[in-house]
Amino acid sequence: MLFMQKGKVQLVREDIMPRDLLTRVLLTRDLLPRVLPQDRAAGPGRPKDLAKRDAILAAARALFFSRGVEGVGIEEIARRANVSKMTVYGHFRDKAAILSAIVAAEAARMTSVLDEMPGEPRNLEQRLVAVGTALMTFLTSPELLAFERLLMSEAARRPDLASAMLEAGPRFGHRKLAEQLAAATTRGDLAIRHPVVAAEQLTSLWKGFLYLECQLGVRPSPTAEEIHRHVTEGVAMFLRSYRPSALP
Amino acid sequence: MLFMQKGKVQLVREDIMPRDLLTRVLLTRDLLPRVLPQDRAAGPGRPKDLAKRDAILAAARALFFSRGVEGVGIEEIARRANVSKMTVYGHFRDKAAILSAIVAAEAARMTSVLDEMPGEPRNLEQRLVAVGTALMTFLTSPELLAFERLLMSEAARRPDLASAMLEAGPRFGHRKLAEQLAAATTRGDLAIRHPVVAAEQLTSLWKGFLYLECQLGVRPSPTAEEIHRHVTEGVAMFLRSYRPSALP
DNA sequence: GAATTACTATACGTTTGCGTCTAACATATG
DNA sequence: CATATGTTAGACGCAAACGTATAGTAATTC
Repeated sequence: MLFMQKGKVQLVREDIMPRDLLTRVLLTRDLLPRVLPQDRAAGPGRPKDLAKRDAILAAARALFFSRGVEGVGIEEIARRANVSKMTVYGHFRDKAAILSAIVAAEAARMTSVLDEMPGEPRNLEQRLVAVGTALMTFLTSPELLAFERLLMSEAARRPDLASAMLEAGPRFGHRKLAEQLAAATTRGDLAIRHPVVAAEQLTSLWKGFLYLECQLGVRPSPTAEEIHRHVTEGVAMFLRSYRPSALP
Repeated sequence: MLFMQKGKVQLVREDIMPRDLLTRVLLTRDLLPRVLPQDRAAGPGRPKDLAKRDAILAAARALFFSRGVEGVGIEEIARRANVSKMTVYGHFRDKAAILSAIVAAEAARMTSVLDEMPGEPRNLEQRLVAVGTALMTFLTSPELLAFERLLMSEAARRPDLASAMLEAGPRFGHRKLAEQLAAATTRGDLAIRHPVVAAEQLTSLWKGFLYLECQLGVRPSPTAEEIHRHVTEGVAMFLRSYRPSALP
C-alpha cells in the first residue's frame, strides 16, 4: 500500500519514540492500558508472535483508513494479515480494541512528527514557512487524511479517541509553535500578546480551505509547490498582522 | 430532538428558498434528479402523502446525525417516522437515496442561511464581527456539526455529497464574503489584492481551533460570548494585516 | 519427554439488517 | 361503481458479520 513499506511496519513500540513521551501522550485518555496489554511475563508455552500482532494492526489500519471501521470485517483483516481469525482474537479482545491500538499508534506518530519540526533556518519568515510546509505536507498526506476521516466518524461513539488525538496532534503542535512565537516576540521580531492564540491562528491559516477540500476528498493532495505557495501566503498575512510596528 | 420543532420539519421544498437558487445549488453535482423524483403527474389512484415523506426525512436526519448512516436501520427510521417500512421504500429507492435527499436539503439550507448573512451595520469591523458571529453560531450548532461529521464519514464512498455541500456552503460563502471585502477595498477601508484568498483566510481564522474541538465533540458548542470573543480576535488580526496603511 | 501456550482451519450459533412479498384496507380518479 | 395507486403489518429469504468452539499442529519451558 501507499503508507507502509512491506514487512517494515512499526506501530506502537518503544523503539520509535522515548517511552516517557509515548506514555505521556497515551495516558491523556487512559488509552494506554488497552494498547499495551498484560504480557504474561514469559512463562511456559509458546510465546505470542508480535510480528503477527503488527501485521494485524497494519492490515486493520489500511482497511479502516480506506473503508471505515464498520465497513471492514475481522475476517478480512485476518486474511490480509495472513493470519487466522482466532489469532486476531488472541491479540485483541474485539474490534474496538484494534481501533484503540491504531489510534494510539497514530497519536504517537503524530507527536513524534510534530516534535521534529524544522527549527533552525535563517530568518523568522523562512522558519515559519518551513514549519508550515512540513506540517501541511504531513496533514495532507493520504494516510493522515484517511485517519482524520476515520476519527471523525468514530468521534461520536468514542470520544476518548478524539481526545487522545487532539492532545497528541494539534494541542501539542500549538504549544510548540507558541513557544517559538513567544521567543520571537522577546527577540523583538514579533509583537504577540497571546502566543497560543497566535499559534492557533497561524495553524488555521496554514490549513485554510485547502485542507478542507482534501479532507472531503474533492481534490487530490496538493503538490509541494501548491503547499509552499499556500503556506507562504498565510505566513505573509500573519507577519503583517503581528509585526512589531503594529503594536505600540 | 434538539434541532427541529416537532411537526414543523421543512426540508427541500420550494417554499423555503427560491426555486432557481435551490436548483443552482443542487445541480452542482447532479443531486437534484435523485431528490425531486418523478411525481407521477396526478393520475388515478391514491396520491403519495408528502407529509410522510418529510417525516421519513426528518427521522432519518435525526438518526443519521446522531449515529451515522451505517448505525441506523431502515426499520428504525420507519418506526420513528410513524410509518411502515414499505412506505419508506415507496418514497426512496434505498438508504443512499434517503441520504442524498437529506444532503440536498441541508445544502439548500446552508446556502439559504449564508445568503441572509448580516450586511448592514455601521463600520467595517462591526460588520465583519457580525458576519463571523452569525457564521460561527450556525457552524457550531449541534445539527451542523453532526451533519459535517456525517458527511466526512461518507465522503470516501460518496464524493458527490461532499462536492454538493462544499459548493453550497464554503465556496458560496467565500464568494459572498469576497465581494464584501472587495467592496471595502474599493472604498479604501481595506487593502486586499486577492479577495477570495482573504475571504478564505478570514473564514479560517473564524473557525480556528475552536471549531475543530467542536467537530470532534470534545467540548460543548461555544456560548454566544465565547463565539463573539473568538470572532473578534480573528477580525482584529485580519484587519491589522489588511489595513490600507499596510500596503503602499 | 511432559506440560503449556499459540496458531490454523473450520464450523457453528446468533444477530442484524436489507430489500421483497403478500393480503388487507385506504384514498384518489373517472 | 370500477380501477389504480398508497399505506400498513407481518413474514420471508438472504447475506454479512460477530464472537465462540473444537481439534489438530507448532513452539517454548522445565
